[in-house]
Amino acid sequence: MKRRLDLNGDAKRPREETGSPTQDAKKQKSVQTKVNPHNQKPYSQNYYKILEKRKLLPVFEAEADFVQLVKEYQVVILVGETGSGKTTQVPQFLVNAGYARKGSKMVACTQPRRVAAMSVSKRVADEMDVPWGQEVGYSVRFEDNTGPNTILKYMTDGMLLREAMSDPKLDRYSVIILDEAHERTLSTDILFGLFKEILPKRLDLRLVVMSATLETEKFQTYFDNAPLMNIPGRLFPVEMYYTPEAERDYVEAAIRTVLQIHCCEGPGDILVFLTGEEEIETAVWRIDADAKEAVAQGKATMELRALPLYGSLPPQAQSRIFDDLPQTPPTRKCVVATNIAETSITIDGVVYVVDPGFSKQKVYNPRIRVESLLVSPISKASANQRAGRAGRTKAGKCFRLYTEVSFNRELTEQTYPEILRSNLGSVVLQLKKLGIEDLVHFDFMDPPAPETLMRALEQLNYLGALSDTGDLTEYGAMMSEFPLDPQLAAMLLNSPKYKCACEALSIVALLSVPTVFFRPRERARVADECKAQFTHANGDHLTLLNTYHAWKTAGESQSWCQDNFVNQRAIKSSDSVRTQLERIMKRFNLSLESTPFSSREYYPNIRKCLLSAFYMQSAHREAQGHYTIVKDAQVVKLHPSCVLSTKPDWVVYNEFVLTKENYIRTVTDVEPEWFFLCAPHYFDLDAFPSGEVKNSLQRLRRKMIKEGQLKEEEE
DNA sequence: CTAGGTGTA
Repeated sequence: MKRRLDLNGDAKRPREETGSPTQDAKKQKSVQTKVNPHNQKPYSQNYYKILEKRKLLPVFEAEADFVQLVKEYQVVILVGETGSGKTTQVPQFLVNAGYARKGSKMVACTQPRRVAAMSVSKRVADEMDVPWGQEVGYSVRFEDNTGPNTILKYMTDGMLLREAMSDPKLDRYSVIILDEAHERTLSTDILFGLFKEILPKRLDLRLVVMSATLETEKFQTYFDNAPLMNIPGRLFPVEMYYTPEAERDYVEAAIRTVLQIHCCEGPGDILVFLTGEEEIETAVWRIDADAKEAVAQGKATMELRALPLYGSLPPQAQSRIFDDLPQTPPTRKCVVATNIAETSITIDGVVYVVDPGFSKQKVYNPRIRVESLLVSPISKASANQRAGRAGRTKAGKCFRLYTEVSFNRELTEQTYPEILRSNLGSVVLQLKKLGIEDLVHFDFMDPPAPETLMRALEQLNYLGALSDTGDLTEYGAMMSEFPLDPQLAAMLLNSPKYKCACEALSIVALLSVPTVFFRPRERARVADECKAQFTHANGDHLTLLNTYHAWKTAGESQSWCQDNFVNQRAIKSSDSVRTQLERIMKRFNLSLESTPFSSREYYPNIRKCLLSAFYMQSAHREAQGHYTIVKDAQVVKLHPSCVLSTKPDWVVYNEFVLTKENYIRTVTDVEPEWFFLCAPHYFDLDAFPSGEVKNSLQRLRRKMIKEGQLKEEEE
């Protein structure tokens, strides 16, 4: 039987009824003496001010019951909707209960996003009346704000996973809280499986899984019928509206709905969910135009200002959504956003939500080994999360641009977990490093398709990270230390051999951030002309390298970025990545010595090194002028952003982009001879499908043998 | 003729 503890009904019951008399006496006493047990200082005024607000949180009353559950059970599941206060309060319950002590084990709470880890830890430090970074801190990539006194640590789930690689039993923690578990990020899912392995070996360790939604049965079953505690959320009511019939064009319908709200509904801002940058920019433009017309025709009494919001928008433009709009004339705000407004960015003051029911979602096709983004219907959980955005400050309304029947019957309960939609190359590498030998029997909450696992194992075996028996090689163990995709890590590890480690570091860092080339639609031509200054005849990778060097030469100047249409945020962040990767390379004593720039081999060495890791992603130009992927025969085109004007016969590419067409993006010209020299095991031509690629490689191979560049092998 | 948003000692 599953144990459930439901606080929905009696969340407001007075404290006296729950705690024992002695406990209450102790509490009373500590309040009277007014001393902070963490630093023996008297509590500040601010502490009491915040305390009053904390007492109003629905979760506040649950402390004693929750702590009791954690005492009794190794795993506890806690469900609390938005506004319950679980993220800030639950970790403090555990600290108060003595689960964390200075110089001993800590309480950790993971978050999927770094901003959340940072901001929540600040809030909790204030609540506990201690300096941020002392007793309470955070740890995210590039930033560790913790110290020897830290007893409560907020961190990203990815960071905890990294820690597990060197601390396989997570010995420094007494309790770990996995927050936002319903989001099912790749890292959370791996951690789930990892805890299944660790918990029996660490009977003193406690795990608290916190989630905002319904899939509680699944969580309970997975964690051996762990007890479940329910905390009510605290949102204002949101009235739901559905369309009577399905809409054919959801963008049109969304724009129309915004105008209807604007003309017919009372004051309050509007939030519209669309799927991507282009869609959003078009909609913003249309909404502004249509609203002007409505005002001119006297249909609307207020002005309307539409504002875009998506991740690739510069921070300054993003923050415009928080600006107050003029009171005269009275103006209503309409934010048109991607999924970023579903979880990452909260906009208070939103009263109306328009939800067409779609988002772009990653899908992985193991057959052609390609990840792509597809506009897909959202899940019920996601739809409810969107609706909740209307009820944060007062009662609101949500307009769903689909029928109630399709909400009930067609939407899935939960978004498909990311682990089922991803290339698992780096996941498998991480799991192997974590000591999981048998991946097939690893206890995933949702096991990935066997074909996806096979593809990952095959890829890692080709790269030399796994032996033929599937064991992690020494090279693979080194690869796993880099926070990178396997090919990128391989490129770094191979770079000393090609005497281009510095250049490889720069290129790899630039490939792990969003593109540094800024290209606003209205100034696309100027932007392209600026990019042309950095163009290298051999392709995009070296063009990236040129851009990076130009930025460094210009003293990393902000105005230089503006003048040259370079995304400053992206290039700066690539520089932090580069520093981190360089540190790891130095730790492995890898030579950072470079080929002199004056040498004729400078650029060829970099291209060879690139090929030594990306040979599985190479393409050949066919007689008709299009490219086909080597060993795969998939027809592809060079992406329009590609700088190669000469259409070389052989290229290596960074990614396969599947949109209206099949594109390969970030492409570099390579010499076919290098295939046999850099990746002989992969270019075993007997394993190739017959066709133009095989024929021309066979001719080349014979020529190379004749000229003594290649040794003849047995037939 | 140009892919969302998260994230990693």
